[in-house]
This record gives sequence, structure tokens and C-alpha cells, in this order.
Amino acid sequence: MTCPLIRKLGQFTRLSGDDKRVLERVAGERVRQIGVHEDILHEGEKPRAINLILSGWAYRYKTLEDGRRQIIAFFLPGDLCDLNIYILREMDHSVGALTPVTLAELPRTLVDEITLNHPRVTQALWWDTLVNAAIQREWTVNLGQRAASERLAHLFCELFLRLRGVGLTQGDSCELPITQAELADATGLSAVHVNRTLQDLRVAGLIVLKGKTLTVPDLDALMQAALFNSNYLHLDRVGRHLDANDQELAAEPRA
Amino acid sequence: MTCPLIRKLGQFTRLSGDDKRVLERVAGERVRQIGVHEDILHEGEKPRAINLILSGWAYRYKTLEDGRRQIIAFFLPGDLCDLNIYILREMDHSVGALTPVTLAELPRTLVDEITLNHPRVTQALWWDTLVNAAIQREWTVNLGQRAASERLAHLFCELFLRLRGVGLTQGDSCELPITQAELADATGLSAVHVNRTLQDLRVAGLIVLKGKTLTVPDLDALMQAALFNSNYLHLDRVGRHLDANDQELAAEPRA
DNA sequence: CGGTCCCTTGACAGCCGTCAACTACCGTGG
DNA sequence: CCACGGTAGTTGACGGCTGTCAAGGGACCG
Repeated sequence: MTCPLIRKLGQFTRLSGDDKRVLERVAGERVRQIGVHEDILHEGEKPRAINLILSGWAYRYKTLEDGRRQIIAFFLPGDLCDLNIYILREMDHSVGALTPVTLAELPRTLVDEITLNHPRVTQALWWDTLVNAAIQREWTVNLGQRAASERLAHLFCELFLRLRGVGLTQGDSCELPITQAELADATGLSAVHVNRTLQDLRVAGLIVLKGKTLTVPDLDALMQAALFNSNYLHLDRVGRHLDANDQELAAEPRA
Repeated sequence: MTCPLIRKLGQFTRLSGDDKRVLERVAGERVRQIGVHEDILHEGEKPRAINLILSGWAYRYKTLEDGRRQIIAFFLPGDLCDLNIYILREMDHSVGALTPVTLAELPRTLVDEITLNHPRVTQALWWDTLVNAAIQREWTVNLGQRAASERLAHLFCELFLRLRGVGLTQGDSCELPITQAELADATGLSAVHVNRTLQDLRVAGLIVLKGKTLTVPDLDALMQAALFNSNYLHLDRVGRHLDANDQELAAEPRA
């Protein structure tokens, strides 16, 4: 399977073989393993490198003095934790692992080299940065305007589409290694209310959620229930229509 | 008065005379006037240039199909609307003017020139981008975890500090050209509840809000009521301690 | 002076949080 | 093998924060 970062960026632009080679090199740098519930980065630390999630799920969060916690974002395979973050003196939030995580630490020299020599990759990384900002904005809308069932439905739509973008869905199903308490912290609801709301969504036939697997029998219906508009994910790639006649590009190393 | 953008970036790094000259040139490009309640950018449009607010207040917002509206961010003088936004095919949100606004439209060529020839300015712009992302994250926390009075108090703290950063406070006061209905859309509350909550904050002596002027008699107290931690604004500039003995900075000891 | 926008107030309802107990599941170890 | 403990999920009772609806007041303006 191709590296999820390459797969994701391929949604924005068509990468050359050379581009892909650079990105593969990136994904091989300083690989680290993180255990479940361990922190990858902690608030107050000096950020050093940029972290690239190779496998597993992670999450960004902030804690208030009195213990309240908000999950601010989910990181899926192929996600980068903030390009150029090392410009800042210290982290203003933490990043933890939801599952065992494999990540690559990209030294800033490597990023600098890319900006100098690989303009197309640079642009794709900018696209990724802008999409992440858009996702964060959409979360603001989600928490500010949507009711409980809409919030959860919206989150599921987003995660499903993002996972599909990196090839981690199987038909209408995907993994969802998030506990109800974590869903609560991500949606600004209480765990009890998340539980009840999930039952509503199940009864409405909008989701099937068992174990750690989410199934979406009718994505359009779920999107409608969430007032979900996918435009903020910016998946409408330029030149996508050309891909049909473009088999030899797909004939890269794969299983 | 110096341009607010220069003033803001000066919070992060010490700009050389040359750096400032470039930024002044930037602020003089294609200046436009926008009337109150007019839109500067509209969802669905192709973004062309980067907008720099020279004077006045603007706001980013998204609307759901059924009319609910969320204000996602406030733009103050010196703020840029998304570096490199023109990479995206279309806007996923709108930007409107809260007051009459003067802005400069920066063509991408100018941005490209800066990245090539002015590394220090480039870094400062990255800092600005990262801080904006941090602000958006903090809004997520605000909407997800804080109660009504905390939310409003937090918003006031943030706006006050940001305005102070560009020299737009007078002592413990600043302008606040936001109606209660707009505060409601920014905090995810109803206008009625905003009204009542503002009264609570007034009674508690935390704010004085009359006309379009906000006074904060005791900023520390307000910050405490909001569980406000300013670290996300990243105001701790490297080398700040040197500034005291450094009156004529324009001379710039090392370029 | 009428109109509009903004702010304010009261009554009432409902979504959602809290508290607490209970079940289910799973891996561990006696 | 079963007891045990811990985590995750579920359920019920109850209350409160916040939303909705509706009406009225004040300031500004053409």
C-alpha cells in the first residue's frame, strides 16, 4: 500500500515520480512508536520536528485548569502535525495517541529542502495546511451551531471522507477507535448524552456502530442529517477528469 | 502611526528597515473600501488575492442551509485573510465587514517575492499563520467547554490583547463594534442569553460595555473568569528583553 | 414623526448535564 | 476454571443552563 500522505496529497495534485520519491523519503525519517494513551507532544514543550502519522489515530487536545478537556482535532494516517510549528517557542496544546501510533519525525532541514527544490510538493503541503485550517473552522461551526445528533453525524461524515481519502475505508465501513467519552470531549457534549444520541442515530438507521467499526449504510442521508457540506475538505482536484486515461501513473509499486 | 501589520509582526521578531519597507509597500497595494455589512469575500467564489485589513473590523462566517450562522473569526487591523488562500478552488466561507473597512489586496506575485527575498518577513508571516490557527483552536475549546459567561469573557480577553498588540487600546479600553446578535453568532449562544450574560459580567464588575466601547477595569480578573491562558497568542517574543535599551531600532544592528 | 435597529425583560420549555447505579466485556491471575 | 477488577457502554431521575417567543423601550435617522 502506498504511503497515506502520498495518497492524500494525490487528491490535490498529480505528483510526479520524483515528488513521490521525496515523500517516501520523508516517511522513512526517524520513525517512532507511541503506545495507546501516551502523549506525542505536550503543552508547554518546545516543538522540535514535524510529526507525520504513518499509522494509527491521534488527537489534539487542550485542558482547562479545572480539568475540562476539549479534543480539537483528530489525526489520521497521512496527517501532519502543523507545518513549521517549530517557529513557535512552545506548544499551546498537546497531542496524544488514541491507538498505538507509528510516526515519522521530519527535521526542519528536510522541510526546507522541499520548499527549495520541490515546488509541487510544497504547494500540496500548503493545500494540506489550508484544508486543516478549514477543518478547524468547520469544527467551530459544529460546536457553535449544531445540535447533538447533528454534531455527531457531522463528525462521522468528516472522518469517513477523510479516511476514504487515504484508502482506509472498506465499502461503507471504517474503523472508529474512539470511545464515547472521547466523542464527548470532541463534540462538547457529555458522555451520557453522546450515548443517548448515538442510540438515536442508530434507531434512525443512519449509522451502525459496533465494537470499533463504523458503518454508514447511506452516506447521503447521514450528510443530510448533519447539514454536511463537503466543500471545506477541498477534494475537487484540478485535472481529476484526466485520470481515467492515466493508467500508467497508477501502475506504481502496489499490491 | 505605523501600519498595524508591521506593529503586529514586530511582536514576533525584530524587523529591519528593509523588512518594514517591504511591508509598507504591501499595505499600499490595491487599496479598497468596503461598506458596513458588505461582504469582502463570498463562499463559493474563487479566491484571488490575499486581503490585508488596514482599518476597520471584519469577520469570517459560515451559514448552514437552514439559516443558522456561525462567526468563525474576527479580523482586526493588521490581519491577513489566509496566506496562500488562492491555492484553493473556491472559498468555503465568507468574510464580511462589521464596520467600514479599508483593505489592501496583495497579489500572489508580491507574496512570492517576499518568500524569495525576505526570509525574516516570511518567517513572521508563518508565525502569524500559526497564531491564527491557534486562535481557531482556542475558539473550538471556547465553544466546546466553556459556559456562557466564560465564553464571552474569553472573547473579550482575546480581542483586547489582540488590539493591544496593534496599538488600538487606550488604557483599559478599546472599541468593540459588535452587536449582541453578532456576539451571539460568535459564541454559539442566543442573542437573548448574550444580553443576560453581559449583564452578569457587568454586575460582577468584570466589564464596562457602553455604546461601542469596552472597558476592562481588571484584566486579570476577567482572564480568571474566562479561564484564559494567553499562551496560544504566542506573544513571548525572542529578544524582547533587548528592546528597552533599543530606542532607534530603525538603525538595525545586524541585517 | 414614523421606522428601523439594537437592547432589554418576562414567561416558559427543552436540550443537555450531573449523579448514580447497573450491565457487558475482557484480560488477568489465583 | 472461575473470581476479580477495570474499562466501556447503558439507563433512570432530576435539575439547570440556555433557547424560544413575545413584547416593549431607547437611540438614531431620513
